[in-house]
Amino acid sequence: MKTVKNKDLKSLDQFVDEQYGKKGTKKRDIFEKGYEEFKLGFILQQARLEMGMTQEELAEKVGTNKGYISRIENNIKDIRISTLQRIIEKGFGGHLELAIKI
Amino acid sequence: MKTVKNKDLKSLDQFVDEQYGKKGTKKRDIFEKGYEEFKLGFILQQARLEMGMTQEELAEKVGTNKGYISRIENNIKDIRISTLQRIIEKGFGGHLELAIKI
DNA sequence: TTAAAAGTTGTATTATAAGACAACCTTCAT
DNA sequence: ATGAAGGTTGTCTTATAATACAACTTTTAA
Repeated sequence: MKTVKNKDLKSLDQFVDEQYGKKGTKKRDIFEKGYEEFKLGFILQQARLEMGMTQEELAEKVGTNKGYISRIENNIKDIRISTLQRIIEKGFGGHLELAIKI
Repeated sequence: MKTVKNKDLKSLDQFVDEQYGKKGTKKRDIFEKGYEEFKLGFILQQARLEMGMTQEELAEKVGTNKGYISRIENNIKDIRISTLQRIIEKGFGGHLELAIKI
């Protein structure tokens, strides 16, 4: 069992600060922009659009309303993992997959 | 833009029911057992043990208490994605990665 | 250019995660 | 067998996600 020392560990934020500079610098801004596509809201929106669904149709499948979907796609809300699971399973069927399970 | 019909979509639960039978049947039980290792709690616990951390040490890094960590590892709690992110970043440094970002 | 559809935002209510901490089990080394 | 370290569980408080719905803005098709 390999032991890792505390000092070896750094958060993603620390790492990004070191690699791309602090927020506000040009280099960091470029990174942040590219990073957008890893954001959950973006991923879900892309998947929805690829399937030609409206927010309302997705909401219907998932069992919620379009307002909530909109907020998620715009990264306005933190969500529970169970909610993400539900969105992916009910909303996207086999078209998206979540590798973890609560 | 490819269109997918509603009837083509099924939830993971539906899929598993069809493939392995309903809960309680032998075939399904075997599946459920194998499935354990995809559960978040299991994944986090494995990672923690591989790094030779105690729940208390992990809790310290993440900024919470060992009771909370215990519940997560035992899949007793649903958690927010931001919380998962924090656990992975602060608790595991570069040793685990989360592909999505809130 | 305008009407309908799609998407966003404000706000109130309810459900539940997060956080804290103590008491209690379990494991393991001596 | 016993004490200490590690892990689990009960329970309370606080923060916030989920839900709902209406009003509003933006986009799109005719």
